[in-house]
Amino acid sequence: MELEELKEKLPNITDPNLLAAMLKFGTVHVFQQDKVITEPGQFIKMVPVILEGAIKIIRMDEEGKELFLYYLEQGETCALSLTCCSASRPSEIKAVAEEKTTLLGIPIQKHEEWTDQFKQWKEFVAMTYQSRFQEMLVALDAVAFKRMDERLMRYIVTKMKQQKTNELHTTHQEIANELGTSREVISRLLKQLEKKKWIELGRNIIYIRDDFEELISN
Amino acid sequence: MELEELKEKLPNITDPNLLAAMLKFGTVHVFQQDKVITEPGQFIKMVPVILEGAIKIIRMDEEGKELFLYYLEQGETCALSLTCCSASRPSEIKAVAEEKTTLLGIPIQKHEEWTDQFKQWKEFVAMTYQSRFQEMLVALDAVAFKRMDERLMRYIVTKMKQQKTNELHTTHQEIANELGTSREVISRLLKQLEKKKWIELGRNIIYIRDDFEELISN
DNA sequence: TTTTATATGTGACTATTATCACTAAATTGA
DNA sequence: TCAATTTAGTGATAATAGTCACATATAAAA
Repeated sequence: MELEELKEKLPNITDPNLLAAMLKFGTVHVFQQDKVITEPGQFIKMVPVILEGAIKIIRMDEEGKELFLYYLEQGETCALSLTCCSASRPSEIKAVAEEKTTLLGIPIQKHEEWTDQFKQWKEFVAMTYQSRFQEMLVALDAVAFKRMDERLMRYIVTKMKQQKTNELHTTHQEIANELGTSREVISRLLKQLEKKKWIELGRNIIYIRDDFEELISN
Repeated sequence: MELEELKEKLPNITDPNLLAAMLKFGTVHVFQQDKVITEPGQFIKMVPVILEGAIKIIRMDEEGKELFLYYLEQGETCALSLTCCSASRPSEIKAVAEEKTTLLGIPIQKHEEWTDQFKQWKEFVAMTYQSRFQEMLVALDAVAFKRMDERLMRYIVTKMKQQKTNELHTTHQEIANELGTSREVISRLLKQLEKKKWIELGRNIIYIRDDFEELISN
């Protein structure tokens, strides 16, 4: 990978020395869509910086029930990998490539060196902690305070924004998994949204009507 | 406050220069039991390091419904205050003194200086992020995957451990608030636990039988 | 002691979500 | 083209939690 290319992928990092170090010590990994990158129990050896694509971060319970937490997108990294790595503890979450994803794996040791060495890396890490905490709170609010219908609507909008489309190619089962509920519940709630003319349903697809996003963003 | 005293309160921090800096720039604050230290929307100017006592961290929704997240105990600090401060954003949570609590308020600016200057402060902050993330996940697991009866049992054990007692002086209403449910639900579930001979109920008090904790810790 | 306030117990009912059982539609692939 | 598979629709019922209403018990205050 070229310096120029990396610069372009990570507009917030401008320090040429840091970029050079990232190129030197980082390793590029490509994951195809739906590839499981990490699962609970697995040890993490790298801090992943997303160059292209997106990763969804999912929490699981003992029985395998899942809960979508948040997306990692271009230029972001995983706060949990930062903490798990440092403590050399296994992953607490499952990470899946939401689309074809390229990431730069930074050896954990370099991460620790760089926090002393590069102001921008320190800021990058601080910013990561901040935004991940924020998203953890959003996820927590959802399960703690919202009903499934609202959670579903927010899920749809989040996915829409992430994919920059108004057609979601997914199944009811998949949505149910990510919201930690059952397929029937999602089918029924989607049907309600369709009756309200906010979405249209097809097999493996949900069309989102224009007024839906506005409706949610209030 | 004396250097020796601070040293004793913070056994993990041994660097005399750091301790001296903390004494010089930190301000001691004392909060009586149940005193609200921070509420959502309020700006945080200090990173609080707990010297004595404990603080409970609570998430709230728009309607004022609450959810207990975790305790901050001696030698710990609040990850959210670290992130909120840096971003100069208002608090996302409510913090209440669980008992009479003494804390050292570190000016946010010093926190940022110290992460460069003192290895131990950097480690302290890293450790804080790690354990708070962990506790956020525990809180999330509870609301996402557990039923109220189990959440209640875990709540009792957590509180027991925190207060190092087998008698909890609290009301059903208070428990209900912290678990984000209603008093009736808690009263009924406590009654069930009493029927199982795991606890005994009195007015303003819950006696925990010896076998209860063992039962939970599995 | 009597009043008042607070805390608890509990039945009845509602709301929400989960589960089961089955049907039907759409897609795949042999 | 036609079975097999996957996906979606939906009624019935159960499980869990939330709400309302009111009785009762206990402690604090007057």
